[in-house]
Amino acid sequence: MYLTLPDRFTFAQFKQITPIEPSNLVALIVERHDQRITVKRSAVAQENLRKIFESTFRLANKVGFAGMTLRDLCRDTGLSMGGLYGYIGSKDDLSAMIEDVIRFTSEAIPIWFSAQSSALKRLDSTLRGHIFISELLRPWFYFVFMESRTLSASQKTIARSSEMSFQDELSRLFVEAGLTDIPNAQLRAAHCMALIQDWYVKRWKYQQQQVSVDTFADSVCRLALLNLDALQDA
Amino acid sequence: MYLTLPDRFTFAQFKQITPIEPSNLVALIVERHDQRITVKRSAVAQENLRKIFESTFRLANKVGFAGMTLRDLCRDTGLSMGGLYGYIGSKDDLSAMIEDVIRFTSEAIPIWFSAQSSALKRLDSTLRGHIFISELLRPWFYFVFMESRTLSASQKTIARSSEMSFQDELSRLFVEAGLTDIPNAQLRAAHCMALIQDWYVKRWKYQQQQVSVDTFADSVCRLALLNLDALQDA
DNA sequence: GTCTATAGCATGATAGAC
DNA sequence: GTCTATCATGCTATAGAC
Repeated sequence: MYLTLPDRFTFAQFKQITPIEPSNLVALIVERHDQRITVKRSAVAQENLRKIFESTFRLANKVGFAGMTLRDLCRDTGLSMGGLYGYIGSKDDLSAMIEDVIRFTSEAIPIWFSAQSSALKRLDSTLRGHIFISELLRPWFYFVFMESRTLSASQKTIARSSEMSFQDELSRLFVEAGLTDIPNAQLRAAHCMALIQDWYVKRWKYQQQQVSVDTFADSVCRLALLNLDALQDA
Repeated sequence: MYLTLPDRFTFAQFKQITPIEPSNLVALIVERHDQRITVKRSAVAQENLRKIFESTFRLANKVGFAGMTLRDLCRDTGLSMGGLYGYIGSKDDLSAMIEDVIRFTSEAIPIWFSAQSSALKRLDSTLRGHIFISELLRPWFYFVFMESRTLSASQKTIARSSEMSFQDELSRLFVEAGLTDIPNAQLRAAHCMALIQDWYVKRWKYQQQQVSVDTFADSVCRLALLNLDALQDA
C-alpha cells in the first residue's frame, strides 16, 4: 500500500491519510492476538482493551513495566484482577502485544513511500513518515524503546532486528542518493535513527522549547540530507 | 580544572589525562555519601562497593532497576542481605548514588575545555569529551538514561536540569560559533545530545557495525559543525 | 562487619460464585 | 464476562548472634 503525499508533507497532511492510527490499533491487536483474548469482540471489550493499554503506558512511564503491578493496572482501568485476565494471559503478554504493534508499524513505513520517484524524495518521506507515525503512536514507541531490554531474549532479538531493518533501509537510500561509502552511509543512517528516537524519548525537552513536530522533521531532514544534493549533481 | 589536549584528540589521549575514571568512582562516592555508608573505608569495603555497582548495572540491564531484587544483587555480589545493608540504606539510595556520579561528571566536562581558544574548538572538544567520558563510564550513563524516569520526582527534576544545562552550554557555543538564530542553535544542541546518547544507549548497534569510538566522535563532530566554518569566515 | 533468620507485607495468578 | 476470595511465592528491611 502506497501513500500519496506532496513533497515535504506536514503532520496535518500525514494524519489525514495514514492507515495506522490510535483508533485502529485495538482492532489490529484483537485481530492478531485473538487466541489470547478470551472476551468477545464487543464494544465494551474494545473499550476495556483501550483502557488497559492507556493505563499501562501511564504506569510504566512512572515506575517501569517491571515496577508496575497488575493491581495498579486494575485500579487505573477499573477492572478487577479476574476481569483483567480475560484480556491478557499474563503480564508478559501485555508487553508482547505492544511490541508487536511497533514491529508491524515499522515494517509498513518504507513500503508507503517506495513508489516515490527519486532516492532523495524517498529518504525525505521515509524520515518524515517515521517521525509523524511516532508522534501519533508516541506512547507505543516510547514503551518499546524503554522496555525492550527487559523482555525475553527472543523478544529482544525481534526488537533489535526490526530496528536494524529500518536503519538498513535508510542506509540503502543514502547509497542510492549518492553516498557510495557504505560504512559512512550506515553511520549516517544510525544518526538518523538516534535523532528520530529522541523526538519520542525526550519529549519534555521539545515541549519545553516549544518545537513543533513539523519544525523538528524539517530540522532532521535538513541535517540528514546535507551535502547529498551536491553528490546528486556530480 | 582545565584539560590540555591537542585538537581532535583521540580516546586514547583522553584516557591518559581524564581526572574522572572508573577506578576513582568508588572513592568519590564514599566521599560524597559517607553518612549512608556505615562500613569503614577499608580496602575490602571499597571492593564490595565496586562489586555492588557492577552487579547493579548487569542486573538492571536485564530486568530494569525496579525488576532487580536485592536477593539477586546479593547472589551476584556474594554479600548477604544483612551485609548489603551496611553499604546502602535502601534500594533507592543505590540509584541516587549512581545518578549523583553522572551529575557530577556532566558538570565537570564544559569546565575542562572552557580555556580553549576558539568557540569551534571548544565545541569540538566538549562534544568529544562527553563522548569519551560516556565511553569510560558507559554503564553509569546508561543506567541514568534508562532509569531516571522511575526515580522520585525530585531526582527526575535534577536529572533533567542536569541534561538541559549541558545542552544549553552546547547551544551557547553554537551561538558563539556564529549560529545567531537562537532557536536553531538550541535545536542543533538537542540533536547533538541525541547523537551522543545513542553511543551508550544503542551500543549493540555500533559493536555490530564495528564502529570505533574515535570514528563515532569524528562523525558526530563533523555533523554538528557542518556549515559553521562558513559562518565563521563571514 | 558480616552472617542467619524472620517479620510483615505485596505480588502474579487462579478458582468458583453469579 | 466480571466479580470476590484466596493461594503460594517472593519481596524489602530489620533483629540479633558472633
